[in-house]
Amino acid sequence: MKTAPLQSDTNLPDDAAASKVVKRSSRKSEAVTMRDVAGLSGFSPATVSIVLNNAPLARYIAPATKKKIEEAARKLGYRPNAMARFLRSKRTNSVGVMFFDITDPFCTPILRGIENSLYQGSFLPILTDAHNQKSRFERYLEMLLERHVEGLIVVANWLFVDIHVLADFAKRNIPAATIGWELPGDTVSSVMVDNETGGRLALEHLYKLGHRKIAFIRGPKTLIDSAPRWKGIQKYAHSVGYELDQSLALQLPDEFEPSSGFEGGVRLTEELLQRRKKFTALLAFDDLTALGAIRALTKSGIKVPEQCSVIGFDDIALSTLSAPSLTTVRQPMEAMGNLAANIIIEGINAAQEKRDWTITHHRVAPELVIRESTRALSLSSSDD
Amino acid sequence: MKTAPLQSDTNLPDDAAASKVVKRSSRKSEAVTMRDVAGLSGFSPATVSIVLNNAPLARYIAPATKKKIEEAARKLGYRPNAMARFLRSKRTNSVGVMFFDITDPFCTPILRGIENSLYQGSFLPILTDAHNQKSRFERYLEMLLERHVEGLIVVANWLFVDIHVLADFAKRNIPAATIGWELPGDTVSSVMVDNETGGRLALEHLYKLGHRKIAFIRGPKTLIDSAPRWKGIQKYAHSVGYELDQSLALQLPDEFEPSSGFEGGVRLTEELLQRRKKFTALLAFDDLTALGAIRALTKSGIKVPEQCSVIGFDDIALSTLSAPSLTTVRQPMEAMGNLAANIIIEGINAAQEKRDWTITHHRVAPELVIRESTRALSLSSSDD
DNA sequence: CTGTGGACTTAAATCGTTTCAATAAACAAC
DNA sequence: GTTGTTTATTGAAACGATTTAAGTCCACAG
Repeated sequence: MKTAPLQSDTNLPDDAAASKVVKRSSRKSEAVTMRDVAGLSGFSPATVSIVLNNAPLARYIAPATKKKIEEAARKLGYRPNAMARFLRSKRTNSVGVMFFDITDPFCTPILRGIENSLYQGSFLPILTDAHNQKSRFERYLEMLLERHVEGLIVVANWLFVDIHVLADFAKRNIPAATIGWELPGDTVSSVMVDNETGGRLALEHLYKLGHRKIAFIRGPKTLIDSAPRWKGIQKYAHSVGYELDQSLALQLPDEFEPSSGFEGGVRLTEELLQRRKKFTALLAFDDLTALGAIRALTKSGIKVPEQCSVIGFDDIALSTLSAPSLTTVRQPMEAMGNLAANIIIEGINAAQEKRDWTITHHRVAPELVIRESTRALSLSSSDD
Repeated sequence: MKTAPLQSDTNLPDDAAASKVVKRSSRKSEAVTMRDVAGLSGFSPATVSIVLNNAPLARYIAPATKKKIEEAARKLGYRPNAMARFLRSKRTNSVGVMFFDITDPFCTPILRGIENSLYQGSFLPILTDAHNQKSRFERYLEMLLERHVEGLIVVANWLFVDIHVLADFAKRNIPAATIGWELPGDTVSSVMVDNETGGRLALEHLYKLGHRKIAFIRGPKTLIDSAPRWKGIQKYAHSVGYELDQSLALQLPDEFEPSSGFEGGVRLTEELLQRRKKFTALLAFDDLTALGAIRALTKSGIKVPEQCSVIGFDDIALSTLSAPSLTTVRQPMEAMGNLAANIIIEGINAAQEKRDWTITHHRVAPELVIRESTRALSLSSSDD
């Protein structure tokens, strides 16, 4: 099999070069339907349906019949029409997956987790991305409802979620779950990392390395993760009698770009440095912020981790690859995706059997991942 | 609106803590159908359909009638049933999107591009991820066919594509396009970066910076991009009379993990260093490889870019964020996603109107992005 | 008074399944 | 020989829309 000859003669700007203009046409293959299978096999459509779906009634069908029907189906290359099927059975086998901004590196592993679990359950994800726009969010939900998705997963990594619209789903008995956000009320399940524990782990790590002059870049106020993380930090500080230096704690502004964390990290770290108040470690809100901080520190001639340790949060893919690689508090993102999908599938099954299902709020445990960006405070420079 | 009280008491391993066990139930809201709208408005379902879809016949409908019907629809919160509609009109307004491995950072911007263009055309993407497994690939295609997607986009960033299965789509008059790969024959459109130009740009950049001792890490043999990129490099070298040093050119092995590029970069760079043959610049197959190379160089005490320039390919999100940020040859990934989606939409429109459509093989132009990882060969150390 | 042509509306067929109720045959029991 | 039960199969009615061909009704020309 050799690749077709290509013309690569194109230096044209942007999307250049449409080559190989070949027409496609074929007015054949009128889809093969169940009736066709019935015709060829000599049985009725009803029987065919029962056999091919292995419905309860199939228990009575003679083995010989089954064989004939299956053979006919195979010979014709019969493929059931999912839409027609839905019309009677009310099952679409699809789940809406809504991202607020899929560009966020946080999302990729989550998506992988969702996809994988859905695949296991023979569901297909219909993917939507709100681009952080409310109008787009609502339009997409509308489309998903028209399509009768059997469940909905919302990955709300950023900012708003309108409970009002989501309630529509609950009202229609469509199970819904959010990842990275949580709705008040008991209509929508959620999956979140245990931010408070995460905050504790981060500070604990730095503290146990001997750091006592620690700077903080806190998350934006409107992000749901910010407060509990900070609370975890405070609690741990209190428990070991360490006093947080408020003058070393800055807070990221409320931005809409997920990638703005990096720039925010750069900027706030520069601001910290200008204050000329010494710190030997920096606890950043998330990995991007941490990378930004490292960038700023390095530019100012401060070596990480030799002169300043930096810890992040999330453990996005970049964290291993950056130099130095990033110590961070890991969110098990893929597992969170799995979990959300499984919650939904469970809900779908329940709804199908007209059972009630449970709305649960999950907290998954974060995990400290130690890499190169943190190190014990060298005794020489320690003081207090 | 205050957030619901949460229990964050969980240090349990892994996915701990299901809290808030609340039952959901409601045996109400039997979906409102078109007949209901007809009933309330006092017109027939046919008229309702014509009005709500603004069908050709709507031209004859009295304005007063339209108003009444629209009002009734609104009052009832009528939402058309996409499946039922399909059964007659044969339109699903959905497009299959298949990734070979969505974990690849290369994919995220492409997905964004696809999603955005599809949204513009009121199509929804059904997302699938083959995980590089042939069986999964085929199973998913099967599911997409059952669902009667109107088009298919395959992002084949890695390894195999089975033309046999894809031909099924063409045969059924479903337009298909691949991104990052190209199928022999004229059944499937494709979008690729112009690799040859890209290769040239990379070498040209290094060459013009004065580098003459250049190491290469070439792409895996089975990757379609590898050969043309190398060819572009060779051509440029030839055109300026520069002789490529084969002993400084290594090739990545055929791996299945997209992220293996990083480790490959590390390993091959170490191997290059062991050869003790001096080089002042390194041209890597892609960004991950380049980052791996930088890692290895740095570890060996060689500063990038001071002592060795490194250039990558792709311009994935990491490239801006890494330290030093990466000079690279940019693939306009989002634009490629847009382009593929638009090709598909165009094909769908053609198929709808029973016109033929054109199979095109697009080459989009790469773009040199200069960042920190390359710099002019300092005169002091230049020689030849 | 009849015929014609527009304006407006709808009855009914259709799409490809699933599923309920009915039928028919075979066999057993009395 | 009637009745009953199990086994094997099917006719026909949904499901919720779209679309074609056929009405009505009315005004106006011949």
